[in-house]
Amino acid sequence: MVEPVAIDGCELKLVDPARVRAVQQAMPDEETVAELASIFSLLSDPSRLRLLSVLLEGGEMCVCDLAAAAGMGESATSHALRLLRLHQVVKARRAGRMMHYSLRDGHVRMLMDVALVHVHHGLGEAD
Amino acid sequence: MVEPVAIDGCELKLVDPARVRAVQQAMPDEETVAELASIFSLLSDPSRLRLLSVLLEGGEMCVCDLAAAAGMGESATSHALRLLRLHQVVKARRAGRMMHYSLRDGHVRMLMDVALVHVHHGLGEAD
DNA sequence: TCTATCTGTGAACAACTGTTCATAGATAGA
DNA sequence: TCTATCTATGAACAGTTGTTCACAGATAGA
Repeated sequence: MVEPVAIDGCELKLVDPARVRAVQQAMPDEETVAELASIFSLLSDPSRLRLLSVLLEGGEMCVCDLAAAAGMGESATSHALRLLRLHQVVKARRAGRMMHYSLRDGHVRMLMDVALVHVHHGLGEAD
Repeated sequence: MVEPVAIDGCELKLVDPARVRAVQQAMPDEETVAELASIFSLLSDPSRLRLLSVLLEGGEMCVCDLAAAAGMGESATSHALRLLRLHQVVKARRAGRMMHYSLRDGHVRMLMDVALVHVHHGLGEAD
C-alpha cells in the first residue's frame, strides 16, 4: 500500500508523496525555524517566566528588586536578563550604579496569554 | 539609598519593597508557571516546530509522511509526537497499522504567529 | 498462524542549559 | 583617589534533553 518514492535523493516509503512535497515547499526556512525555537526556548524556563511576569506586573525595575520578586539570586537574575536582552525581549537603562530593566514590547504578554488559554483549555481531556 | 528589608524571612536590600511585595502577590502560582514553561519547552525544538508546521499545512498525516516532510527519522518522529500528544498538542487516530496525527486546536498557530511577528519586528534593532 | 510492515519504547550517548561561586567592571560618595 | 555598592561575567558543575540504535508491540494479508 505504501509506495517507495525517491525524495531528496533518498528512497523512502510514503503514503502521500504529493502532499509531502507540497508541505515541504510551504515550510518556513531553517533560519526562521531556528529563530522561533530561540524565542520559545527563552520562555521555557520557570525563572525567566517569573522575571517576565514581574516585569509585566511591575514595569521597569532594577536587578535587585527583580531578583527578590522572582525569588532568585542576583547573579542568576543578571544572567537571565542578559539572555532576554540579547534576544530583544527586554531593554536596559542605566541610572547611576543601578540597571533598570523593562519589557521591550507586548508580544511576551500575548504569548503567555495564548499559552495560558491552552493550558486551561486542555486540562482533564483525554487523547 | 537601598534599604535592607526583611522579605520571606530573609534580609535583602531592596529599592522599592512595596512594589516587590505587590508584584509577588500578583504573580501566578508555581504550578501555572511550570505548565507555561512546559508548553513553551515543547515549541523550543526545531524538529518539533517542523513537525507542527507540517501538520499546520498538511492536516492529518501518518508518521512516515510526517518524518519525510520534516526531514527526520521515524523513531525520532515517534518520540516527538508522543511528547506532543502527552501535552495535548496533537491527537492520534489509528487506521490499520498506521497512526494518523493531527493538531488538537489552533493555539499552536497563534503562538507561532505571535512569535514570528516578534522575530521580524525585532530584527536589526539595538538595545 | 506466520510474516511483513508500520509504529512505539527503552537505554545510552553526546550536547546543551541553568545555577552557583568567585571575581571583575562600573559608578557614587567621601 | 579610595572605598562601598550594584551589576556583569567566566568557569564549572549537575541536571536535562534529543537523537540513535535495537527491539518490542500491533495489525493486515497470506
